[in-house]
Amino acid sequence: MNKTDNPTLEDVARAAGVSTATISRSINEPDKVAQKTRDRICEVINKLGYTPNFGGRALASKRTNIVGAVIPTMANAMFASGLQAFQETLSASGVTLLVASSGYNSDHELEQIRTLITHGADGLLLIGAARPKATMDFLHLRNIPFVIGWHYDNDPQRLFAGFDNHKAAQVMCDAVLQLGHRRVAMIGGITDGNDRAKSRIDGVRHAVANFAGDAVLLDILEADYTLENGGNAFAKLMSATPAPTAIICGNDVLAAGAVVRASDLGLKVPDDVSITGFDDINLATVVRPALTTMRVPQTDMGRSAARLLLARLAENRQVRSIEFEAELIRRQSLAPPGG
Amino acid sequence: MNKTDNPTLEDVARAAGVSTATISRSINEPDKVAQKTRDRICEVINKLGYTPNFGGRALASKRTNIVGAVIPTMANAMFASGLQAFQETLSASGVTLLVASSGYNSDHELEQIRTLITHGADGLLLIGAARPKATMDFLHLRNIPFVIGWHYDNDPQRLFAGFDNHKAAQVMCDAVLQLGHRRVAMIGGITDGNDRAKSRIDGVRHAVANFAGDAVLLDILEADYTLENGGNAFAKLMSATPAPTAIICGNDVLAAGAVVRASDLGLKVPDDVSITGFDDINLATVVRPALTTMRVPQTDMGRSAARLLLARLAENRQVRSIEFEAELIRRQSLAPPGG
DNA sequence: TTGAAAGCGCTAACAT
DNA sequence: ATGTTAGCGCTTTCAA
Repeated sequence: MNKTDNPTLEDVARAAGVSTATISRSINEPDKVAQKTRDRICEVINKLGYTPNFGGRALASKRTNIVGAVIPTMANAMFASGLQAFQETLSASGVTLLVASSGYNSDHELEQIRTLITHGADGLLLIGAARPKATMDFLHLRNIPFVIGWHYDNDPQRLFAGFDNHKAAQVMCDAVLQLGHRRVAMIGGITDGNDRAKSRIDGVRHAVANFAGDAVLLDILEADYTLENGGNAFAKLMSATPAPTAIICGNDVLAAGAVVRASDLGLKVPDDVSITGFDDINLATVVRPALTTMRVPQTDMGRSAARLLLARLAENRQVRSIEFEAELIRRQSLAPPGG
Repeated sequence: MNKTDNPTLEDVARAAGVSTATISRSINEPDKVAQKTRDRICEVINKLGYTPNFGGRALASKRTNIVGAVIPTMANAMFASGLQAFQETLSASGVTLLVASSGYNSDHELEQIRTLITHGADGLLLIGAARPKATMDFLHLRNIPFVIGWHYDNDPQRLFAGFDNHKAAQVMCDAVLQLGHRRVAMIGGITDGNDRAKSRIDGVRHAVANFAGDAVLLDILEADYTLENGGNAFAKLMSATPAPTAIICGNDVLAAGAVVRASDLGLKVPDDVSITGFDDINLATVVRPALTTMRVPQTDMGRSAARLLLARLAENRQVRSIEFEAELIRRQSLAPPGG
């Protein structure tokens, strides 16, 4: 598994007729080296195809310029584009991204965190705030700098780059109730190990409970984020008596699955039943009727998470959490009940 | 940016009353250490919260157990799910994934390759076979083990885990022609720096040119993979005289955009015009009519790419490229011309 | 089965 | 502006 022997700093130093320190400087602090020397060194470096050895550098400088991210899965468009922005922002600062996925499982998450730290991550991006004590203890014991994305709350001890899922879900549910819906149901993500999914459900619960009227939340189903599951949950909800007039989904994939299934079942959306989504991914705009959904600033969150983490790693004491707002996007899948 | 000082091997050795070599062994080759000693060491390690320093380990052992991937973008569902599988497979072998994105730009790709190597990647996953000489030279000069994904050809010098884009596009185009279409147009991805997009276009060209009849490829437009671009290209193609009866898209996102735009323009798919996609992502099944498309085994490619790379890094000489087959998935967006 | 000790390649403090 | 040099924490012979 070894690479063939690559040139070392010393090889370059010898070939350029200077000391290793000068080479090191010309790479890391170029302005501290005379132009002429630098040019010569640069030439030699190219000729030899030299690149610094990672281990040596990490050992001597006590940093790797690698940060890690543990996300539920890259296969969910919502995380993929945020992660893309996170990576691009890091890259602009010469920092590289190590990724691992938890599959929404918190034991697995701890394992992955350990792995990333073992592999040299200087800091981490984690998704959501809820995690077992063992995980928090490890993070704390090892004094690991980390940012929490896709979630926001007021805890000043933590660094967040996210939005309030509870509030966003409440906004959506309020919009549904305002239109006159009184029998509402929900298809949410699996709440176990996923505090964002749980917050969205709680937000809907809260909105219905606090509504100045007689609205009722008929049922809440949890499902993994697939079109198929969304469709199945939809069918189940609609087979109840009385059926809901609006179904709030915790995710666009579930909602798109529901819309497609509605059509298969001969139900008209939004005439027979309204359906709402969450996240505003591509799927939401392509399905017919297009989904009324909460737009989540994925790219902004990814970028901000990177900035926060970089600042934190630079020991900038001014670093503070950033709260984003999810935005209600009205499209055709939501309308007043009864057509 | 430094971490607080963590315990070192020497701390553990002192506390356990043995030498550093024994600690090292008990971590890396446990069977070479006596059971009793090992137990004591393990206890001390836990008490101290020791984890090996990454730099020291990398320096001494000349390996990092990190591999890198440079993909065009994680925001494209096609790469996201493949990358997810790649990462999961690596993870099962204790290897961690460093990711970088090229944005379909080959200069940027070289830069990212350098970055990943600088950050300790033992090997790489790259997408597609075509790259500038400078990139190939670097890869070769540094003797970097790498696998090429999402592409396959017969070059025995290289390691591929992919499929033949040319052939797949040809299969799709043949299917279109078989149904009786004679005026065909294409919306492909930007070919500059993207050999897969180019191969798909060439495959269509080839199919039309070799068709035993009078089929004509009216026009080929290139567009970035967005719904909007797909829609715009569609509108442009349909405004020509004569208009195509079938439009082959190099990607499901473009095709979905085209289908949606068709509906906006009052055109019926497939009655007025057939549209086909490529990749078979979620979007293809949700849009109405659903897309006839080529299913690409993204997850399998990701997993295989990981296995190939791991085998290559283990200096297994038996490693050979794997060719996958794309599969034609017939749905409603393609039908004989003229309704 | 265990220990001693020689590096691995680099950075950074200090000296010039 | 450049050189000298002492580690950084670990793995790995070689010896015991």
